[in-house]
Amino acid sequence: MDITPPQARYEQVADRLRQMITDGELRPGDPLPSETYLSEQFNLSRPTINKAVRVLVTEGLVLVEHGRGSFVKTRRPLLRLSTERYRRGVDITPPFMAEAAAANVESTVSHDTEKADAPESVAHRLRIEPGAPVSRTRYTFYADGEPVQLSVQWESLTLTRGTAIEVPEQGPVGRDGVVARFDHIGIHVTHVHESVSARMPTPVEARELQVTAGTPVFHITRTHWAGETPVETADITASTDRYAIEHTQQVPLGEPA
Amino acid sequence: MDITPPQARYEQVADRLRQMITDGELRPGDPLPSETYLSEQFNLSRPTINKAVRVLVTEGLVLVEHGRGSFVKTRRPLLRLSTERYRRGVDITPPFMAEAAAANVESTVSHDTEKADAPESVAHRLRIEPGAPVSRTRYTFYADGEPVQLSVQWESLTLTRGTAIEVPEQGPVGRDGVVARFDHIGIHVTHVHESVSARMPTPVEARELQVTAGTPVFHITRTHWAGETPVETADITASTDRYAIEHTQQVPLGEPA
DNA sequence: TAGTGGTCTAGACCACAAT
DNA sequence: TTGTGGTCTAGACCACTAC
Repeated sequence: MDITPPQARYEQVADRLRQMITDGELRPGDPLPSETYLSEQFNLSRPTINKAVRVLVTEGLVLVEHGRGSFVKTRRPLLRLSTERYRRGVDITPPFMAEAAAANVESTVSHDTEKADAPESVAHRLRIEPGAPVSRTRYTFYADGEPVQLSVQWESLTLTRGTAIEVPEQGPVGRDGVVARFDHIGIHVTHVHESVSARMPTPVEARELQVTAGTPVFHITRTHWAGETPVETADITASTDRYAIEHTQQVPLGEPA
Repeated sequence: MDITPPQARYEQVADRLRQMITDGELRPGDPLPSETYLSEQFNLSRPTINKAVRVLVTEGLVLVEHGRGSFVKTRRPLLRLSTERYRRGVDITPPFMAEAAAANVESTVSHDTEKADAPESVAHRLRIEPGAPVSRTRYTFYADGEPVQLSVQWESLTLTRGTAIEVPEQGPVGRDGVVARFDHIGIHVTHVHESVSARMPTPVEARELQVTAGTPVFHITRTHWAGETPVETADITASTDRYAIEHTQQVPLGEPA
């Protein structure tokens, strides 16, 4: 069980543990051998073993519970973020609620709306002047009581002031999605654009989304358009542990060039 | 400059350095103070300082170069993976090439095709029997000489055997995209479905994509359909450092419910 | 050669969980 | 109380980079 350079010893220990996991010798939920035990087995100090375990944690393979032990991570059921939910018709609920219902998960939302001056980036996305009046609504979406998605939504008050949807979550259509809300005031969304990136969470995001180390988050920039006019834009942060993003692109028939 | 519990000392050092970065006091490309210097400033041992720097590395904020120093990460130019590129018509080049050209980046591809028996997961996606004959093509895509995207593509030989596209990268349309290639044998793609997730890379992926610690990868499962028949499926791994995924969803006009 | 990070230890003390 | 992980050190030696 001896381990020597050239490769770092903690890397070699991490390799062995990783292999035990990928080979199925250690299954999801199984505890890893204790650090003390491993340090004896490999003839290495405990800090070195700890460093090896940390490698697997940052890879998202292992979860450590202080005082209990380290465990092979189990995958939680996935919610799908499907762009097909952005539609008009039978389904006027917001995409998140619809997806959660489809996955048989109980969903709740908390929100808070303020008036604000459009910051530079938002102004650019809404094609308005920086500093123009906007509403800013922060949402936290919960699935089965766990926070799974954060978003900050911006709408130009020049469009919505004095209407029933001035405060997105109030009024007769307060619980509906963006498309239905704007339909209510005669503005008809024609398309939705999303840009998806992924990165490691900030400490704040990690806490709010309760993601463990080694789990990246999606960052989605979404804009609803009515023809040439952007009417809403949002920054969405979601745990990649809980979400997959799905979309279907039609390929119209026609003459190849 | 002293630092004490209750919070772990290395966490506090990481917090201070992170703040210097987010506040702009340290700008992209700037070197961090050396670990020796920091250990004197904070009255902490060098291993503790090193642990603090590691935190920022796994967050994707800092890049360490052995022997040179630690630096605030700079963002590289982004390639967009836009689903609008899956189309028929003027543009018959593969989506990757088209995107790279749009971003003014020189792209090259290496590939290798083998015959194989369909594994379980692929058979399910192509709606064929497990073990049925398929072609498996591995691609590595390069942007300006750097590998940025890996993919493994599967096509049922029951559909393509004996045709000009049996080996995807050979024949008269060998350099075209999936849609154009299947058009060539009279099979017309109607839609493309993608499922996007993100996770930390495996050590192999990290090496092949040359991603630094703290950078997650996209994992995309893509299937081209001709009506009710899946004709191609691929697993795509791409660096989130280099890519954002973009798509636009049409919201047809019509009667709200 | 000097400076930087990479790694490792032996032992220690602390915090948390289960019994 | 026992076992588990969390953290820290003082010093050491190694490997890489730049000059």
